Amino acid sequence: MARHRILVVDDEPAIREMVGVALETADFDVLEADTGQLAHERIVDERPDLILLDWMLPAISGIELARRLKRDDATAELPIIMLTARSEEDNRVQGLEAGADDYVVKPFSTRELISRIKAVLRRTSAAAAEKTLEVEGLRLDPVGHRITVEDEPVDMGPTEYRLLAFFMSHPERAYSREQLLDQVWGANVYVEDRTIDVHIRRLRKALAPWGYDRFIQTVRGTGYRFSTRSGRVTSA
Amino acid sequence: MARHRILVVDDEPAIREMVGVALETADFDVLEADTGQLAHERIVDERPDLILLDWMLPAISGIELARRLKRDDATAELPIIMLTARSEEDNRVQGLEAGADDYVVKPFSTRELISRIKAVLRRTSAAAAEKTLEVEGLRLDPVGHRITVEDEPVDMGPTEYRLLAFFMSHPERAYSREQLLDQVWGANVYVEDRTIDVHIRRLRKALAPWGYDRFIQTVRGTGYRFSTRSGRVTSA
DNA sequence: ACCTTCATGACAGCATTATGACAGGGGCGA
DNA sequence: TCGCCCCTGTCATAATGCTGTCATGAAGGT
Repeated sequence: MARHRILVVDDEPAIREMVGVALETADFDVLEADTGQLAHERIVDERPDLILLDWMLPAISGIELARRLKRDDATAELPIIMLTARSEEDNRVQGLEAGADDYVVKPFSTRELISRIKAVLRRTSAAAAEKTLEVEGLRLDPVGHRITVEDEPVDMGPTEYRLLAFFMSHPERAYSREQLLDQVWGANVYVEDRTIDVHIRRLRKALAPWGYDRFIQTVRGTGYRFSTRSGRVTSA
Repeated sequence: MARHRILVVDDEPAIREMVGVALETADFDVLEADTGQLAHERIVDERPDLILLDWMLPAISGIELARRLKRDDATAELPIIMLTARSEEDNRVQGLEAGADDYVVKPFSTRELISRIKAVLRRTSAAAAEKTLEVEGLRLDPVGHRITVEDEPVDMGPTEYRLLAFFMSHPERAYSREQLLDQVWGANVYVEDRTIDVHIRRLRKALAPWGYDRFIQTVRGTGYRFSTRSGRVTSA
């Protein structure tokens, strides 16, 4: 599994710096944002695994951002840890109500922060990883680690399984071969771009008996996409 | 990508001059305006990529202009950086509320100004690149990298997609073939001017089943335009 | 009418993607 | 430990789809 990516949202550079170093030491990848606005953009764009969110932010407050994230299906599952100053501690109920998974009071030890993060990630990623995805009858069961259609198993290799798992959790979105390599094979893996094509073919072949290969669409000049909406309509 | 065009709005020629030189050195194209009135005209007419806006202006104040721009859909997305004198610094909240993306306090170093501008442009252009555009039911989804009408995909080649993407993000404006080549094909590409005609035809053909080919209008003697308003009125 | 500027259909060449085959690597059971 | 079998990453090659140009007909302007 790739390293977890944490987004640190705080308007004070000093805090971001401190937390950032601590997180990197603990083997997380760190993203930063200094405003709620930017944070939201990066969340939508880069899908971090967890958000460290300062309570007080200019313009969009942390709590407001948390509410927005919970309201949108696409981001509702994102775990959030609130950072609050001691004086604001009373508000923690509000924070938890807004959807925070945990909260940490400043000043905090980095050790404590890290362990909280790991705890939250353990909880949520276990939950997320166990959620079975289903699209029009095509079912991916992370627990059983297999694909089924009407309870009948679909046979495919491990790589095809991971590829499909990635696609099913990021539908309706085009990915370049390079992005797929990063996401499915893992970063820093040297594999030929065109190898993707072969695995795509294997995946399609595995899904073809049920016609689900139509979900795996080629985006010419760019890469591939998983979509339930019909792809190219070859004119007769 | 073409150079970014920055509109500098300030009533003091000295400031405009200084900022202008700095921006040009940093490889931006510079437009100027000395009143809110004129600024608004140039914005509507020339669509700069970012606005540097002085807080204090005669007649229409900077903050008032910012509000107006945010109120109008056509200009709401335009990033604004406010310039404020130190004594006005307290008002920065007002500025941010009025929709400014950032603010810089005078006196400022040109280095700081440039880096702020770049930061804002990075943010907004990244966000803009992901925003789905829709015009009367015709939808362009940059993330999924495709065009849809009522959730039904519209089939077209990569070049037609890029061409439409450019048109949809620059509507109601005529472009010469040369400009289109620069923008859509990229600079330093040698292609016959008339090739555009062919791609325009392909794009129209792709859109025709839904009648959206009416948006792609010929501007005789000049080039083409994307417009929702009906094109040429052929006299009966 | 005459001269321009566009629209279209046809093409050949080029580019990108699909497919089938294959050799090496590893894991697992005998 | 040895084989056997499944997986993987790469190639070479076939199959499609795109592109840029032309030649020709249509439309617009004067």
